[in-house]
Amino acid sequence: MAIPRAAKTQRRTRIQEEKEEQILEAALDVFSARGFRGSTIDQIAEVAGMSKPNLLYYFRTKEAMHRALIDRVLYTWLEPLRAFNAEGNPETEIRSYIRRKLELARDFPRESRLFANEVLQGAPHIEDELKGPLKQLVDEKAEVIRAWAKAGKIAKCDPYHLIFSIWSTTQHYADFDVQVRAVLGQEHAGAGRFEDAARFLEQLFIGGLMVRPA
Amino acid sequence: MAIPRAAKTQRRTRIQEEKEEQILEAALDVFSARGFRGSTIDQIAEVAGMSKPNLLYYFRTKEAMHRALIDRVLYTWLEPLRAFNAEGNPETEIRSYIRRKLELARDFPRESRLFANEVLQGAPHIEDELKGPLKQLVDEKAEVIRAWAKAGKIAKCDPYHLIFSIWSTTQHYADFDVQVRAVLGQEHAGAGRFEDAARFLEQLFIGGLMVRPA
DNA sequence: AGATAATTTGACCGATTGGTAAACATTACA
DNA sequence: TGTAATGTTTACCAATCGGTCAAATTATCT
Repeated sequence: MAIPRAAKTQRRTRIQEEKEEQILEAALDVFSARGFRGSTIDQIAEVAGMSKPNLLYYFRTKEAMHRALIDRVLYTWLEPLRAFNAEGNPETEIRSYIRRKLELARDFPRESRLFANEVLQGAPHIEDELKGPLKQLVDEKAEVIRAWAKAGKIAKCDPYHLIFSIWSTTQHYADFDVQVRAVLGQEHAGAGRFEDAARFLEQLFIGGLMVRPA
Repeated sequence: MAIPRAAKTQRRTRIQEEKEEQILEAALDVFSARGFRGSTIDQIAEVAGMSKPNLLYYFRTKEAMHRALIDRVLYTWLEPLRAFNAEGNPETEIRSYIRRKLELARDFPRESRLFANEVLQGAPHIEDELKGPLKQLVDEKAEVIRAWAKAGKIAKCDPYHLIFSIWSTTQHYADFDVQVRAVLGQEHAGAGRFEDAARFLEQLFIGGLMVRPA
């Protein structure tokens, strides 16, 4: 009897591990490029290089693949915000948060687009995560920023909208990549655009937030 | 003989005008919420309150509806950037550009999401518009900003990334609305969030870009 | 009113969708 | 090596997809 996903045997076999990896890799490709509803199991199967029923042996439904992907990616994606350190120097912390988010956009654009697609379409599958863990984490870090402002270490500002603006500006380079490339043109759309973006964003945020000596 | 879309009679009838409007309104609802591939003609028909063949009488294909929508919305969407005035005061111009973009995000979130969905999925239908008219307009305005920086009216910065950052921060409130609401929670997710965002963004950009008297 | 053109609809089409059943092949382990 | 568990495939299903067609209905104009 074939029992998928190690329901009977506690340990996952080597094949299970490999194939699930292979499937999620393909699913990330397809889901991030076409959104959940726009993606088909056949497409994922083709990218993964295996038959559709074989995919469905490891993940019983299309939803299950998506769910597994979201779960896996969510943790990684919030890592930079988690690393935001209350004890650290505000300027350094903000600077490196921007850097880290920009690096994620550069190195993991598919993951960024997976979330963007999801949120854009009303977050039907991740609403709980947004209102739960995400909100908690942001609340916590917003409090840190508020404390910095109160202590006069940075300018007074709304910490939530500050976080939103760092999210949006950095993820823009992953989510709207084609637009960025189209506007920059071939000359300036090379790999250097991330370095240019980093320079600009640091200038913007540091210049806009740091209290200047009178 | 029924000839759709006024191929024979030059003038469009009253019914044609009304029905096409009705269809595009429904199509905007559906396309913006689910993306092109994730939307179905049946869904649009249901929202529009008419039968599927009736829709296809006015727009021969799903692509035609999408195309018509994009064409109609593109002009409106670039209006704020077009209004960007080289002769004006830099601070005032940037401030009102942010305001205008934020108002669009507040008043026309579906239009914003329509584009976001399209660009996010590789802009398969609007690549030409991005590389043509959009790039030209941005190039033109970037030159204005560059001139301001050269004249010492604002801080030296990359004008393209400045425009990108205004786009991303403002459209974030339309495209990622569910996330913004989830994070802000019920208390702060009310109508006032756009005013809060405007205040923060103006502070950020003006503070980050204006040259401060030494 | 009557004729003609414009509009609307139900029935239908082939292709594709997510998913299943069962036979077949392979692996792991005694 | 034998056998039971695991993994893979072919053939298929009902539902839905984008789109067509011809017939029926409504609007327009003389």
